[in-house]
Amino acid sequence: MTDTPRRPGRRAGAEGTTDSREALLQAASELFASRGADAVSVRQVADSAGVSAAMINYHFKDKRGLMRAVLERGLDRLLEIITEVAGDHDGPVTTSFINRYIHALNEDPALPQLMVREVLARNSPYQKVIAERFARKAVNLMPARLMEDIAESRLRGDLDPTMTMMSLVGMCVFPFLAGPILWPVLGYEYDEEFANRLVAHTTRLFNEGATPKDD
Amino acid sequence: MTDTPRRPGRRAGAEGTTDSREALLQAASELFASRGADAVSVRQVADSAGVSAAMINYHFKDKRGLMRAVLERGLDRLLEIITEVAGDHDGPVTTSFINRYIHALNEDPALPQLMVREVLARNSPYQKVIAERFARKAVNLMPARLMEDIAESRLRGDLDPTMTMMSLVGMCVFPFLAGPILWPVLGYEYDEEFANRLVAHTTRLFNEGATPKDD
DNA sequence: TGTACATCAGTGAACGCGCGTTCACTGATGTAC
DNA sequence: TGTACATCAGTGAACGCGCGTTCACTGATGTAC
Repeated sequence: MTDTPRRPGRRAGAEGTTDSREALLQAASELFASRGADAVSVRQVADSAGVSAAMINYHFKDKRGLMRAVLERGLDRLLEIITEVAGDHDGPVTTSFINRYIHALNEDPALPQLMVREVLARNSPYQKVIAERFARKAVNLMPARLMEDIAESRLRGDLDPTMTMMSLVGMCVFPFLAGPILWPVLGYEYDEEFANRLVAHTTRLFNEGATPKDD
Repeated sequence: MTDTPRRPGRRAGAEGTTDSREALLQAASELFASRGADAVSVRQVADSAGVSAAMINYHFKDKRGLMRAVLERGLDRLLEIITEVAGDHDGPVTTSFINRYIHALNEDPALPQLMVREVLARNSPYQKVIAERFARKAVNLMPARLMEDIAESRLRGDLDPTMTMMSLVGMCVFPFLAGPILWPVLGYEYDEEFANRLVAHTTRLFNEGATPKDD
């Protein structure tokens, strides 16, 4: 009697299907990061994904729903890195954070642009809700881990954990925001070698400071 | 004969007139910074400035012209600070830069949001032209001044001037980008006292680093 | 095994709204003589 | 000083385009019996 009388009809999400959803997310991530969500039409996203524009409403209800999905994906990736790094107790967090974070950004330079444009630098109450949920988790992880390092004298005792976190993130992220503008001017290029130099520079500056030792 | 036969008609820009232009610039700066230029209609800007929407085309040709004027104004303010700081030879640039820059941002917290949203995190060739003209000047001023400090042993000899500049700007700017999201979570507030704490923290961290001295 | 049917992924055309822009116009302010 | 006229700042209504969204529809894929 109660042995699950399976409803008739085609099953949702069966093998191979619903890859249009993934294609839309991928196309939207790239286009939104590059030109800003407002400046990209749903038709452009759909064309880039190779499906019709109506699929956006089909999968995500409306354009905001697509944006929400793109943002949550990006924030999840960042939170993943933070969680992983905060769990690594081999030396101070700061060193492994700089290394992991910069290389992650180097692999996907559009990510910080997307996050800053659509989450940080926008006073929309809607996006703020998403961002605050992320911020609350990040703030629970990183400063707590920094306080451990301070307590065990791996970091200076007079450091404010929250401000230190902001300084750290700022140093790592800013080169990727200013990069597209600065690098052509400087003749630099976006590559693995640049990421390695940036990690070395940031680690050294953050740990030892800019003034000479023999002061 | 040639004694300037003044043309008839009302003179352009006479006393009191053309303040509608200034009102539009002011309103647009605030609205663009808060919600992004794409998300703000010309009618909203005009209403906020107390003039008709047609005045935007009258003064600035089109919406892009208004944006251009707003951006050039913001970049000029930043360049002013950099020029002023680079000329100050009382100690290393970095210290006076941190102090001046953070207080300037604190007085106008919308400025970095506007700059990052509309200049850095947008792949529009049009904005890039403006930004690169600014970057070229900034790169001529700051790293040159940093190299002086390095040559005179006020800063460590192994520092890369360009990367150091990016680290410095990143540390100063990021708190103002993440602030609107982070501060409600942390219970902080945007005020003069916060700016002073941020300056003290950033100066100390940048100069002396995060690891304890008695290592 | 065949048939009827339900549900799925996906499409294309059409709709309506809001946007940036244009244009004819007005009143104020100035100059020429 | 008065009059004619040119130029200005500024307006309000209308236009047309592109956008996000909707809707009727299709073919494929599954279940029920």
